[in-house]
Amino acid sequence: MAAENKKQDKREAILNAAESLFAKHGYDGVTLRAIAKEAGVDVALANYHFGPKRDLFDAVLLRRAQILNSWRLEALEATVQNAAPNPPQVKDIIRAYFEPLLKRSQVQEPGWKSYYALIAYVNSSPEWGGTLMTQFFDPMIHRFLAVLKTALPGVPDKSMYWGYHCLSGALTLAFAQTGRIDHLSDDLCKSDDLPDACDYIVDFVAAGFSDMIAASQKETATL
Amino acid sequence: MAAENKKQDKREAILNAAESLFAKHGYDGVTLRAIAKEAGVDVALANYHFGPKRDLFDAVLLRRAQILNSWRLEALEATVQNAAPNPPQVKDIIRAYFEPLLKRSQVQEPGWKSYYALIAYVNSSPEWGGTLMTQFFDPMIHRFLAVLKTALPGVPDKSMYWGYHCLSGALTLAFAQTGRIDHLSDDLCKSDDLPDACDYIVDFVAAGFSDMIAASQKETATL
DNA sequence: CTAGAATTTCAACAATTGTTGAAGACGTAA
DNA sequence: TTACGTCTTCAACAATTGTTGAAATTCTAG
Repeated sequence: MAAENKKQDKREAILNAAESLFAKHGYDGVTLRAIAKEAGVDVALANYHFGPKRDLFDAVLLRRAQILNSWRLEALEATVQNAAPNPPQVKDIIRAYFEPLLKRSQVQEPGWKSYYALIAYVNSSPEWGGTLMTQFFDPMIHRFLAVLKTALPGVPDKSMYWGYHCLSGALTLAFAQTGRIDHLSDDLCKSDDLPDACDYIVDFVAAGFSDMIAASQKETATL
Repeated sequence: MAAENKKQDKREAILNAAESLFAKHGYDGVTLRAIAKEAGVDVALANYHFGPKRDLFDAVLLRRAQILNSWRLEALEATVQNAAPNPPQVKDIIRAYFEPLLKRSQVQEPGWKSYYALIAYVNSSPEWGGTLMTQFFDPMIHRFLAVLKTALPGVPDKSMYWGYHCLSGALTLAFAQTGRIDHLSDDLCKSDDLPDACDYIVDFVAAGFSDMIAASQKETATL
């Protein structure tokens, strides 16, 4: 059981350690020495593989962003195909955005859990949120919004964008698993029960989007 | 115009500088020297007034939390009185939660803007979110949820808590003003137009809560 | 003005930071 | 074996970190 280190999985051990620690304490709250210790390697090795600290941070983010994007686009296209030639239901589109986070036993994988918390950190940070999230996720999101618009004809773009912002805030906060809702609800709701959280959030968000149709119709009616 | 320092507003200058910098870069991303420089005082003064760094962070959070809580409770009770003896409308309750953030020309005050971004950072951080937010805001939130339940009879508590979690995520992300939605919407939506943001988020969140009634009725009907 | 308390600055501390260059260990192909 | 390129460690660097004790300044009573 000793000497299980294959060839150079130390590189990935560094990524995993960095992912976990950045998720917990943020970029500046983590030292390269802490990462190296968690990964069981020397401090200098992180710099050898990834360059400066900031580049390691980007590498951690990028690794799973690509996978997640492809999973979400897959689920979205399947939803579109499923409903064709009609536009899909709003709730099914929202589900296509949420369910890739849960499938393939991701919930059990601690790496993905850390990654979700990390995304929450990046998303709500004035330092990273504006640029990094855009860079990694916007093309996928635009495709998602385009499909959502077919299900919500006549809804102004501004409502759609703010609606997505609400979705994004609710989703990232829930997946950050801060333990907040556990305290607030006296353990009626559990931060780490992501499938359960998804059920509720999907309903909430779908209702928020669906209501835009009624609102936009009421608006045009008064003209 | 020189020598405008009154008595000991240096203490507040430190709080303001810390607030602004913590909001931008998080707890670990800010040094006491950066705070002191921004405040125009010596490094040691922060420690003299507030003790260790962590206590300064708490002091920054606490200063406006108390004010915000009282404003929100005021607005909530006014809403209740206004609708009595009937329960208020869902949207009016949500508005009572949002509008204190905008009133009294807070939008212009950079201090409050920084504070909102700081709350977003704390809220989504696994390190602070579970404990600090609970400590500062939970009593006010419980009163808010109690009133909301009168407007949404029969809705299960679990739905209510997850609904609040969605509200909280959407609100804090928007008020973090990361510039994210500006990029995503090609400047159709502006991060720093908080009143505009509130209009859209209030509608979205109110719809999410209101839909819970229909859902819970449909559920009991199938039994 | 004077004494004493509160505030502010100065200078320095031990510890930690990201990064680097040289040396060592490993794997592979001749 | 030898040689060579990749991976890993070691040791150390200059800079920065939070914190502190003593000195200097300012404020407030008497």
